[in-house]
Amino acid sequence: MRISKRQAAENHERVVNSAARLFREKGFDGVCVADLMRAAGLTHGGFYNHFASKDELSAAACARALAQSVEAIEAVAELEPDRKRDFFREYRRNYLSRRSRDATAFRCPMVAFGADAPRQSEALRRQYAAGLRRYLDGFARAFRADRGRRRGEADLRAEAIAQFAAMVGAVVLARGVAKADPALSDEILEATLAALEPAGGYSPKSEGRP
Amino acid sequence: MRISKRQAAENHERVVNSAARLFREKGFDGVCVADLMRAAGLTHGGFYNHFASKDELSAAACARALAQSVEAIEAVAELEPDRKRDFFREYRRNYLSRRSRDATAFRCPMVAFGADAPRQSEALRRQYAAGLRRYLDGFARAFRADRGRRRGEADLRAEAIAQFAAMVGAVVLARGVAKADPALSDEILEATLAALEPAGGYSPKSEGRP
DNA sequence: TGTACATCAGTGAACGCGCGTTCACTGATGTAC
DNA sequence: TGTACATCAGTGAACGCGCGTTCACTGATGTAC
Repeated sequence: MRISKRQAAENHERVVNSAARLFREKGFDGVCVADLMRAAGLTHGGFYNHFASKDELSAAACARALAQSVEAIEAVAELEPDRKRDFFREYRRNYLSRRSRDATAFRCPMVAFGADAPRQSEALRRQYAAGLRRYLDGFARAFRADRGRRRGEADLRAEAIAQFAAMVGAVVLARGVAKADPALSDEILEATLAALEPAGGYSPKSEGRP
Repeated sequence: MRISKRQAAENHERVVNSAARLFREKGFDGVCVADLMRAAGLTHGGFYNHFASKDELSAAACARALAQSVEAIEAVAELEPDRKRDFFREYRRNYLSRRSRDATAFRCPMVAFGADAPRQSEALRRQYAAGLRRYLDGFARAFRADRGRRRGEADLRAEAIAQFAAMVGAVVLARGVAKADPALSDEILEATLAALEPAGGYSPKSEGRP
């Protein structure tokens, strides 16, 4: 049952997209080739018509997931100056929300793939590093808009990187203890958000928690 | 070839200790039972004389690794006040050093197990959560000694948590890109360290890098 | 435009390997007398 | 204290399952005429 070229290309895209979701959700070792194909409505036998190996799909899916985050952060450059501030503050709040922590399919790929990247193929590691670099560049630019130009550029970039590191670490830790100690998990998110708010102080506003 | 009770107990300890090392290095799925036993100088057949399953050893090894970090941070409480400051600053510098990033066997267990914990057994998740809670309590106490009592207790604890999150995130990201983009990897560590130094500014001292 | 045939995306069975787990066996230890 | 026997930590082969990968086959698509 041969399929049209267009249909085949669509199938290919569908596999990459659902893989980008599934790998983020369950890790590279947590999904088998049959699952990946099934998620795209196909059977596992045809997998190798599209990819030379599971590793090749892993790298493609990683790139796909990163591209979305990178585009989102780079789009901030197009915003009006005062909307940048709002966007960035909202971004942090969303990133460190419980909803975001509990999301699996659309987890931040920097977090989802970061821990696994060192143990994956060289191609994937290159994709990951290139994606993270572009992302941090965009993040640092957004951060500058949020903080103004009170300090030197290098200083602001370093602060931006440290802030993103804090967001990533908070989500890793909060996810790690989410089931076993939900109170600690919430505290990690809230404490990190409070520390990152531009005021620098401890904002009592904490998303509906006493 | 039956072995003395004492010898058997020593073997048990040896397996747990080398597992704590191997799991940190290669992840729970990256080491097989035969490897774990071989690392302790035994053959895989006897594994189930000591543990009901690989999961049981995973939980025990996780607890063992965490215990060491927790003890180290809790020991800070015993130090003289001014030595606390030095210890804590040194701790951060060491944590965010390239040596620490490249270490595999003795990686921080909060980092090494954090990403995997949600996908492991409930027993392991409980161990992880309990370990992280004790660790953060100790870390917050050390942080207070470092920062003084200028602000409220809750505020300082939140800042301590955010700082540790930044350290964890920085190591995750730096490790993720270490092979593919060493310059970015170094930058992440240095930027995060600079942002966390008590002065708050950007310290040009960056461990022998121009 | 219509026909004949080669192509190739997709299917499902099968292969082979690695790994967690089980098992029959060994022989020194620990214990009962 | 010495002897006889049961115990059980350790060994290495084997089992069974899951998963990545391969393969023979199908039949609609795409193409050559």
